[in-house]
Amino acid sequence: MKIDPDNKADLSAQIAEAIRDAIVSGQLIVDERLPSEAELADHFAVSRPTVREALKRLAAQSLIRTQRGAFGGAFVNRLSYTEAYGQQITTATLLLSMNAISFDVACEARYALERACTPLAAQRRTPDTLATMRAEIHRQGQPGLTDESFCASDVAFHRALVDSAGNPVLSYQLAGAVEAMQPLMNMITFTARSREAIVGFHTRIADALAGSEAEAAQTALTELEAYTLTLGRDVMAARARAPR
Amino acid sequence: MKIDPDNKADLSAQIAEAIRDAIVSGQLIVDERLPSEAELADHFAVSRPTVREALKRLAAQSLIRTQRGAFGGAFVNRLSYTEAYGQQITTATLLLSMNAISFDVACEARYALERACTPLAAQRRTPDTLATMRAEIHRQGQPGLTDESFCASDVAFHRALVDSAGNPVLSYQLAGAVEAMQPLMNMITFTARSREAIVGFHTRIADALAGSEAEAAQTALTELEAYTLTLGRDVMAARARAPR
DNA sequence: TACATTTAAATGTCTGACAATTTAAACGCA
DNA sequence: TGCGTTTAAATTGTCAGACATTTAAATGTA
Repeated sequence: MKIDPDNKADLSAQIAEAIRDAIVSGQLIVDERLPSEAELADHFAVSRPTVREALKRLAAQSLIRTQRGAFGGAFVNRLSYTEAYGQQITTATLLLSMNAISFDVACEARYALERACTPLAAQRRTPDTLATMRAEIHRQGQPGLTDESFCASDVAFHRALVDSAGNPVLSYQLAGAVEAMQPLMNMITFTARSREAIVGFHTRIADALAGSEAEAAQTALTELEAYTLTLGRDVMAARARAPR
Repeated sequence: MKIDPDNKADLSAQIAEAIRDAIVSGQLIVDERLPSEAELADHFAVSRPTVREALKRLAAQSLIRTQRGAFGGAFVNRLSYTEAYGQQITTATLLLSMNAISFDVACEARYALERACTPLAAQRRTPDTLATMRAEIHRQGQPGLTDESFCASDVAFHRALVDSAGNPVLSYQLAGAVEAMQPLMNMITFTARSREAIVGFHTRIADALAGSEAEAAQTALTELEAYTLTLGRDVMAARARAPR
């Protein structure tokens, strides 16, 4: 672990990178303890606050965890799916909200990814994931549900669909795509009629998966995509006519 | 922006979260300048080093950027695709390397996601992406290529395939999946025979996309997946027989 | 006006100190 | 001896204050 003395960048950034490299390359393995802050400061010939800034950078990426007290210190963290989900969702949400992604593009990406899951989901769906989907469908039919709650339930339904594929890597990759769409979806006002239509699509998808009919599920998803797209376009058009 | 005085967690973590919330919720908008470190320290009633640790956490997630000098400071960063790619890849790579993901599961996820792109790629592939794919295929045929270079070229080919879909959100989501597979792929020794087979599949995929034949591309991808899987299994089996 | 200089504001870094937390070892007692 | 309690040491968390460095605006000068 070395840093370049000629580099003009922040020392804390350089040190963070050096340690990150050591972790990624396997020089530091999971649960291994890093040297103490004082030792790191000596090693890199910087002050302790600088080392601490570097460690906080790594902690923000869940690369390390710290523990106080004797025999405490910084330890290489095993990145869990849960932590990875979280980062994935934060990043994806910000990317979408900050880059004026069109509803169409985001929608297309989301449904393309979900369609990738359906063949696997049709094979492997469990009573558990099917029950989750049914429960969310039921909730979506409740009158008096706010648009936000309806969208949240929509996300839960689609996550259950993704999880049905029984591939944690796939679930992880898609968590961001599905979840990050929620703010965009939240902008849509769901009339009773459109909710009914969406519930219809969801029911078709759940039925198809229950019957292991991948084709039918895929078709229903594609139609749902088309429907969502028209809903989104109507909203955008209305907004263009009457900007708040 | 407030922090809970009863919270026992690190102050720097709490402050980072408060600022992150302000960004995500839109209270702080892109390119807006945050208060200076001294002002933030006053506001949260903590010392400047603590504020700095919080800011470094946010910088590690590309949420802010800092500039020195008069009229410098911390600014809300517009998360670019490039930065998002980078984080996505780091996270996905670590997740795979630290969690003993089986080759089969990772492979399945990767090809499922790529298949999601093929219909769009068949419609929208440009001369540019096709040329990239052809160039990588050519490179893969070169004798004397190391296994690592072969894998790197493989990744480049698949990224071109993904980019062909012409949907940046999709490209972003898949960058992690494809790139993160590389370390796993690097463990495979590619014989001349297996390279030839892979180049064959790649050629079929490129040809199919050039002819806008989505079905054919999808079939070739599926066969490539099956072939990759057998290669991976052979390697794992050999390793199980003779652990180093 | 154009260019050099000064100045002020901000981040980057250092030093030294103390607080809080945690564990292991030392200690005392039955 | 064995067990509970206390103590000590190590480590991170936080603070205060100082100085260095960078940057751009303000100022002065030809």
